[in-house]
Amino acid sequence: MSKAERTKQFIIEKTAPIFNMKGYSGTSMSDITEATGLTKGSIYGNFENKDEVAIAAFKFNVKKLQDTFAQEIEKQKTFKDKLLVYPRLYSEYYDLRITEGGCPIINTATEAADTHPILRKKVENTILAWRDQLADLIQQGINNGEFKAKSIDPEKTALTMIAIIEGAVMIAKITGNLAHLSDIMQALHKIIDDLE
Amino acid sequence: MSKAERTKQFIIEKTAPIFNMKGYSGTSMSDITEATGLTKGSIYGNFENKDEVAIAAFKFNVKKLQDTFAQEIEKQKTFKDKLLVYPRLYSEYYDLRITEGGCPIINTATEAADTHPILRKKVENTILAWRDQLADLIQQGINNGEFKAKSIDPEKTALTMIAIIEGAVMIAKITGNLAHLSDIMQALHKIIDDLE
DNA sequence: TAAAAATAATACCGATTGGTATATATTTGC
DNA sequence: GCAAATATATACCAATCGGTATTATTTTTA
Repeated sequence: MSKAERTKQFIIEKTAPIFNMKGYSGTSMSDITEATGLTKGSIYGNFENKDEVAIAAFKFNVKKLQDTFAQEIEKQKTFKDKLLVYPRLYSEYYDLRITEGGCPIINTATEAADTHPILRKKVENTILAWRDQLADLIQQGINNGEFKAKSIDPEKTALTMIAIIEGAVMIAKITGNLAHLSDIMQALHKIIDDLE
Repeated sequence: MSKAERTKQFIIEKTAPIFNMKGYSGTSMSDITEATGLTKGSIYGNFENKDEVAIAAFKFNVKKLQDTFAQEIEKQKTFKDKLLVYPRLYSEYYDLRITEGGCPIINTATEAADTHPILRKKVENTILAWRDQLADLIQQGINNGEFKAKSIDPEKTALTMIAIIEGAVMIAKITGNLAHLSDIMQALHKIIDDLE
């Protein structure tokens, strides 16, 4: 890794939690220089503008989250257990502190939907890819005989899972009450149980 | 209504959709003067600062939403039908266009959680009041014999309903796909079915 | 309808915004 | 180890930010 690449990565790592907490328009260039200890010249030497830093930070936050889950899903043998990784890990979400400032998907989605076309598209793609991945696990479980073939629509079920998770994270975040998160994750657990 | 009160209301109505779309830090005073056609002097004559406009706009957006649902819930006789108002109306949510810019609760929650203590508290109270209202409907349904008494926790179920709704609205908003909203509302319908 | 009171417009404030041109260090390849 | 290339710092830009003091206009009340 060249010096420039290391610095770029350093900037991303330092600003990712800030963008996640304060949002795109809430994060200023001076927030970025302050968090990194670098000057504007350095930031603009490595990124074209604030947009690029924000996009890189979003990608970083999402990847961090996805890697954590992917790693845990891989460990599980049955497809049911793979799906159950979500309610299990999200029950411990805030303890894990995978990303500061809550879920980058919901944070970026609500801000960017009407204001930032580029970020908006990134979030949309992230959600749809997540849905496809979940739908694939469900489909494999159906093919496998683990889940009942009839009356299950993998894509709809996947979207429902995502909706519950994102809603639950939002509620836990705004109330500061971890118990709410695991309470709602019980319902997600039941939805997964109902697949078989 | 005095002139001042009418102007105040006018400002709130004109800025409410803007705050809901662009968020608190994304909405500037010039956005407000532009949307209302008024000058800064007039805005600051009716509100102490930007915060007060934002808070009033949030309240306005939430009330508009709540009134729509309360009205429809009142029409229903059984508690099940009252609960089913949510999946039904949210399936037509974007057509209704109750509020521009999506759900004010999730929008404000994600932005204000880490940045705006006053708004944060307002959102928290709004969500908890909504939960209590839903839990009350469920509890009455239990007392009524409509829902099974055992294995139902009204508050947890209420929070789960809210999580699904908010998550679904977010997904529909970011993808621009109305079908996703009604797809997920089917799952909410099933959760309500399972109460009996 | 005229005076008092309240509301709105104008003009301005310092601070901060994202961004850039230039100068100075620091790496990197030979 | 010395140039060339690259990365960082400094100093600045116009534009916009939220907010205010003052002036002008409109309501309200008597």
